[in-house]
Amino acid sequence: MFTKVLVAEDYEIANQGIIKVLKDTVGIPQIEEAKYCDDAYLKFRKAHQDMAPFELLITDLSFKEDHKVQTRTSGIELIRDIRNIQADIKVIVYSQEDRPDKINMLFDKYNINGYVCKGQDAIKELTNCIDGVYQEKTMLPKVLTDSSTANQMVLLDDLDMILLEELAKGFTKKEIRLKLKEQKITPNSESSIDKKVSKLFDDFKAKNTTHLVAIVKDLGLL
Amino acid sequence: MFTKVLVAEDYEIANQGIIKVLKDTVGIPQIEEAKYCDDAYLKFRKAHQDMAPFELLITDLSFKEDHKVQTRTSGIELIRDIRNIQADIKVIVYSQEDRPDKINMLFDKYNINGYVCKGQDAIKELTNCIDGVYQEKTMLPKVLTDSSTANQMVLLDDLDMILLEELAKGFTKKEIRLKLKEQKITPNSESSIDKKVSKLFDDFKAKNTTHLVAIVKDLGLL
DNA sequence: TGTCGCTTTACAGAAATCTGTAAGGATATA
DNA sequence: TATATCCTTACAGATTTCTGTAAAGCGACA
Repeated sequence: MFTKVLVAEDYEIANQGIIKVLKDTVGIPQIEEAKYCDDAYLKFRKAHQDMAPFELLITDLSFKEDHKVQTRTSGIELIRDIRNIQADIKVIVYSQEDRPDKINMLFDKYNINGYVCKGQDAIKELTNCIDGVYQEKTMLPKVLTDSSTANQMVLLDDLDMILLEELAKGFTKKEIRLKLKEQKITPNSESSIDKKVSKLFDDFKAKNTTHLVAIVKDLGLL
Repeated sequence: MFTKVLVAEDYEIANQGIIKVLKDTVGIPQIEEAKYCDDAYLKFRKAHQDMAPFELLITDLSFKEDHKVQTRTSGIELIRDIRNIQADIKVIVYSQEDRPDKINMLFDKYNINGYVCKGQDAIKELTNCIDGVYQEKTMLPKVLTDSSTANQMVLLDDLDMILLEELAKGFTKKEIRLKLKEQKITPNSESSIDKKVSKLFDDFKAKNTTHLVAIVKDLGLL
């Protein structure tokens, strides 16, 4: 089993709870905690320099901001920076977030090894997840393995995301067309943009642009 | 100090943490917990029938749904139902939510006695809040007392909210006008609706309807 | 070379949005 | 009663959205 683990979680009460589980249930001897991303990063770097690196990072995604100025404010940035030092570190994200698309993104873009939703069975799921990751498995949370929710997803390419973002920012299609042209992104005719957006209307069953943006915001894609 | 408290929180690890704080730091002798709103309600009703009522409810807002079918799925419904039995019960909401408008709504519409944001100083804030509520005070969280964020709020009336909701659902202003007329809500001319929405554009610095809905969704007002 | 299929683009028209101005109605005050 | 103010409504015009059709561009392949 893992012998040295770092827990990054700003929510004090949960923080203590996780450590208790790691210590008592999983039986990990060396556990360190951090309430800020920057703290976590520094602890990690020091351990790595001292040739006693952590084997696993368990991190939340959102860290509330307070008086302390932080260079890193989200778990994603923490993962990115830590992977730059030690590419093969195992990472488990442990968050409130339960929207499939967001979680998928973490596996796709950041190659995390496991994900656990905060919730009723958090203790069991967390210990399962740690076991699996230790055996080199990729541990998806229930929301992704559950076929009833996993299949009805809409696949969006980069341009789709750009269009949704720009529309949500209130730009007209003419303005978006010019932006795309400046950035040499094709297709960039107003007609193609219309077509793309119309397809999004179909995909998300939206009546118009406003409705589309509202739906996509609710799904957490924006 | 309170002698009998009910904690409703589905997130297992936090649940245990809160109870530990109540027991060790605050020193409350009788603490019961519930992971489901329905459970909480039943425990509460039984205690009330047995003439040994709870004096304080500490509850989360969002409860993840799972296989169990629940009649109540959010803390708000729980508060409403419990207040119907025992109107003077003290209620502290303890949630992730940190958007001023949402929290304000809880104080205005549901007369909660205190609010604590899950976060770094949760333990201290929670004990403070319990002390204050015991002294019959209304305990606002930092996000509401902090003048830097409290003042720049936009006040929305019922019609504003209706318009925002309908626009987010993709209805045209003509359709909205007809709906308002059916429900005998005035003003309901397309011109007045235009004016109202234009004012919202100004208030939220939105370029158009789509932008407006995106902003309002981000603020958590919809 | 030709043609099939796909994507991109051009264009056009009906509908909706957004922004003005101006008129009508209600209320309060002198 | 007269006047001022505020809210509601009507209307108009420029712009944008949305939905079609049709043409042009391009790679695959016989």
